[in-house]
Amino acid sequence: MTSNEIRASFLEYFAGRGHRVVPSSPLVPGNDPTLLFTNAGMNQFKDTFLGLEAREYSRAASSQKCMRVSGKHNDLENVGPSLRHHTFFEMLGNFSFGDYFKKDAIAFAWELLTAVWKLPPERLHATVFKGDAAVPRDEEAYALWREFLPATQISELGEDNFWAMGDTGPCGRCSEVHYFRGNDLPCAEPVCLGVACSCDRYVEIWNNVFMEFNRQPGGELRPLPAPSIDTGMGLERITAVLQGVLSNYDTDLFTPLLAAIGGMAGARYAGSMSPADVSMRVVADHTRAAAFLIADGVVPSNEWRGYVLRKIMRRAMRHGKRLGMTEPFLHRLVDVLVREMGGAYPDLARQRDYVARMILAEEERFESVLTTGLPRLEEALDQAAGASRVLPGGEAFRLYDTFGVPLDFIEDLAAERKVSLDHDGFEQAMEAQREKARAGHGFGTIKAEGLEFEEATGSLRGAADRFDGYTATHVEGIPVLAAIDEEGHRLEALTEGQVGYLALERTPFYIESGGQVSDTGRITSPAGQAAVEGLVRAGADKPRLHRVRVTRGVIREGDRVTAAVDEDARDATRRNHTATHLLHAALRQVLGTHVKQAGSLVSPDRLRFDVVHFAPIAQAEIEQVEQIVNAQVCRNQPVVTEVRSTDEAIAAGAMALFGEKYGSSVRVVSVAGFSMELCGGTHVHATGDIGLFAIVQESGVAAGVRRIEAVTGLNALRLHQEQRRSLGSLLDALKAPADQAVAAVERLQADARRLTRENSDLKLKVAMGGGAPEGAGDESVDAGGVRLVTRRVAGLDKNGLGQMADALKNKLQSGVVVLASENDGRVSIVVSVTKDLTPGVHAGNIVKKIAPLVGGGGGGRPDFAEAGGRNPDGIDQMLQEARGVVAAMAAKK
RNA sequence: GGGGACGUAGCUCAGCUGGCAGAGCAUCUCCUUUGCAAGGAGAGGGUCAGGAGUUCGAGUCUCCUCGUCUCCA
Repeated sequence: MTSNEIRASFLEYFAGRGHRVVPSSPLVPGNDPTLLFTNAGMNQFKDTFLGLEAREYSRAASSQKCMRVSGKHNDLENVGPSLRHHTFFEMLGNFSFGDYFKKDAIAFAWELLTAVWKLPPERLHATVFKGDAAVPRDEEAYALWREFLPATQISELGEDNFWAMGDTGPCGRCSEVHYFRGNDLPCAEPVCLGVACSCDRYVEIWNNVFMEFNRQPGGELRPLPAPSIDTGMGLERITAVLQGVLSNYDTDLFTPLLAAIGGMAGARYAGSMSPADVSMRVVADHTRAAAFLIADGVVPSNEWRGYVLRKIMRRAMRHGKRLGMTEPFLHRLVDVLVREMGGAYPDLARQRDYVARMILAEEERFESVLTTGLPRLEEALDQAAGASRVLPGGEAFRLYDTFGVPLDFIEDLAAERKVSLDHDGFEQAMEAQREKARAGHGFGTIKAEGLEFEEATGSLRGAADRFDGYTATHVEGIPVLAAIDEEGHRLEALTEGQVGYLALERTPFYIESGGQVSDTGRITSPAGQAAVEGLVRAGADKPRLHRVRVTRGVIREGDRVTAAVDEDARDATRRNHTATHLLHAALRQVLGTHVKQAGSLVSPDRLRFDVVHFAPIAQAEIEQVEQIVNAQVCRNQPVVTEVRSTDEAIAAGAMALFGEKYGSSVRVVSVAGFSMELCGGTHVHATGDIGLFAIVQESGVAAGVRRIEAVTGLNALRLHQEQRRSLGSLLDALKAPADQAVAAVERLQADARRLTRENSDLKLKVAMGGGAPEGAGDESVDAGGVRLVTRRVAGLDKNGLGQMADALKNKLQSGVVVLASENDGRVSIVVSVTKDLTPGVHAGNIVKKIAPLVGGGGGGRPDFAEAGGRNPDGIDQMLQEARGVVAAMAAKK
C-alpha cells in the first residue's frame, strides 16, 4: 500500500462509520497565540472538547499536518541521526465529541488494523493506564482489549498513559497500540523492556485518548460534560510498518525526495548513519516542513513563527552544502514533494510556484549572510591559529549571534584550520542570551483574553454574545446584564465620571475582529449616558463588554438602555472594509494570485493592508490597482452578504485567510463577478458607497511583505484637495506652470549651487587681499627661524579659513599660517603648518596655547588644527601671541 | 518581547584616540583608440538614516526614533 492509499483508507474507514472527514487545519493555529504551530490532530477541536464550541457532527476523522519544533515536543535536533523523527508529519486521528467512548474506539482500532490493513494480531500489543493516587487503573480498557488480545499482549504503563494537553484543560487516560517487529533487532537493555523500551523491537503506532476530565488550575479533576475520544497515529510510522521497513525514511513518503536529493548531490541514499545519509534525511524532512509552512502562510523572518521556518530552511541548506551542493537546490525539491503529496493537499499543489520562489529567495538571502559573515570568521580563525589554537566561545557566539554564521559552519572551518572551538564558552554565552530574553519577557506568559474579568463575569457564562450591528446601529430597550468597574469588580451601577464595563443582552457595537476596529458610540439609560470607547471580549461563551466612560448620571444593572453606534465613523469604516476586499481582489489581478493577505487594519480613517509579495509594488501597478478598484466603485454593484456553510463557501471559491478559525457556518461577503471573501465585518450596501479609493502609501514590512495604506470616501477627497493645494502653492511660488515645475526647480538648484560656490570663492579672494597674491609673501614674519603669517579676516567660515590657509601655505613653501575670523560674535581659528616643520612645530599644540585668549579651546593634527572661541576682542592679542608660541617651538627643535 | 551589528556619492565600501568627507565602479565632458571590464585628462554627484545632547568643533561620543541583518523567546 502506498502512503496515499493508507491515508485515504484510514479516512474512508472512519467515514464509513459515521465520521465526518475534516480537512487538516493550517499549521498556524487559529485563535491560539500561545501555540507556535499545530502539533496534534486534536488542536482544531480543542474548544469542541471543552464544550465551548458546537459542531454539527459528533464524530470526525482527519489527517492533520503537524509540526514539532518547539516546546514540549521538539524533535528538531533528532532529525537526521534518527530514523523516525520529523519536524513535519501527518497525524491520522478519529474523534468523538461526547458520542462513542472506549468500547467503540478500541473496536474501531482493532478492526482497522487487523481486518482492513491485515496486520497480524499476534504482533499487536496494547497498553492501559496502571493507576495512580488520583485516577484508578483503567479496568474498562483492559477488559475491552482482552476481547481481542491475550493478557501477555497487554501491558500497564504509568504517566505515559495519562494524557494531558497542558497543566490545565481536558485530559484522561489513554491506551497505546504497539507493533512488534521482532527480537532479531538489537536492544541495548539486558532484557528488553517490551513496549516501554526505547529500542526498535516495539514501535508505538496509535494512541487512543479517553478524555473525561477537565483539570482545574489547582489540579482538581472535574468530569467533562461528555467523555470524548481523541486518537493519533503518525502516518509516517504506520506507513513504515505497513510497508515492512524499519525506517520512516524508507517509505514512499520519503524515497522520492531522497532519490532527488541524491541525484543532485551525486550520492545515493543508503539508510545508514553515514554523514551523507544523515544530511540527506535532514534535507528531506526540512523540505517537507518548509514547503508546508510556506503554503500555510508563514513567511521567513527574524521573529516567532517566521524565525523557526528560517531556522529549518537554513539547517537544510547547511546539510545541502555538506552534501556538496554549491548552488541553491532546496527550491527544486518542491516539485518532487508536490508530485507525491499534492493530491492529498491541494493547497500545496496550488501554491507550488509561490513556495518554490519563497524558498529560492531564502536560499539567496542565506548566501549573502554567509558572504558577509565569512571574512569575520576568517579573521577570528587567523588570530586563533596564531595563538592558542582555540577559538574563544565568546567570539564564536558573537559570529553566530550577530552575523548569523551557523555554528556547524564555524566548526567545519575551524577544523580545517586545526583550530578547536571552546564549546563551553559558547554555551555559556548562549545561556546568558537566553536568560536576558526571558528576563525581558516579564512573566513569560501571555495574558489570556478576558481573564481579568473572570470573577465579575462568571455568572454571565452561557449568556449568548448577540450582535445586531449588521442590520442596525441604534437599538433601544436593551437590558444591562452587568456593570463592572475598571479593576474587574462587579458593581450595581456606574456613576458619572467613572470608567468601567457594561455587558448588554444584545448590542449593535462591533468588536475588533478581522482587522476591523471596534465601534464607538453612546449608551443611554433612563438616568444617565455613557460614551463607548471600545470593546473587550470576556470569554468565548460570554457577551462582549463595552468599555464606557459615564458622562452623565448613572447606569445600573437591569436598566433598559439605548445603544447607538457613532454612525459617521461606522459608515467610514464600512467604506474602508469593502474597499479592502476590492483592493485584495485587484492586487491578485495585477500582481498574481500568489499575493496573500498578511494582515489588515480597517478603521474609520484609513485602511492598511499587508500582502505577501516579493518585490516593491511599482508606481504603475499601484495606479492600475487604483483604477481597477475605482472601476468597481463606478459599477455600483450591490455588496451581498449571506450566511453559508464553511465548506460550501470555500468550495465556491471564497477567499479564506490563514490563521483564521471559522465555525461551521460563515458570512460570505461578495461583489458579483469580482470578489468573494469570508468575513465577519460590516460593509457598504453597494460599491458606489465607497465614493473614491486612493492609495496613500506603499512600503515594506518584512522581507517579502508589502504594506498598502489607502483612504476612501471623503477622506480620499480630502487627500486629493490637500495635494492640489500644496501643488498650487508650490507652482505659485515657482511662478511656473505645472508641466515646467520640475525644470524650474532644477534650474533653481543649479543656480543656488553656482552662487554659493562663487560667493565662497569671492570671500576667499577678498580675504587673501584682493587680486594681489604677490603681497602675501611680504607679510610673513620671522618666528624663531620659521616664517609665520598671521591674519585676521572677515566673514570666512571654517571651510573658507581652511582653504585660505592652504593657499597661503603653498606660497610660503615652508612656514606656519594662523588665521582668525569673526562670525556672529564667535571666533574661528585655523592653524596650518607645512609638512617639513612637523611635528616639531605642532599645529594642535599652537592652537591649544593661543585659543584660551579668545575664550575657547581647540586641537588638531600636527599639520592642521582648528579652534573656536566666544571673545572676538582677544583676536589681535592672540595673533601677536602666536609669534612667541611658534618661536618657542621652533627653538626646541 | 529582549539582546547584538549595520545605515557614508547612483552601486560596493574605507574613514584610527573627535580636527578640511574619501577610494573603486558607474555618470558627464574633452583627448586618445576600430577589439573582450579599453587608455588618458578633467568634472558633476553627500541632510554621513532622522532627531536631540556633550564639545570651540561630531561621520566619529551619549540618548531617542526609523530601517536592514542577526540571535534568543
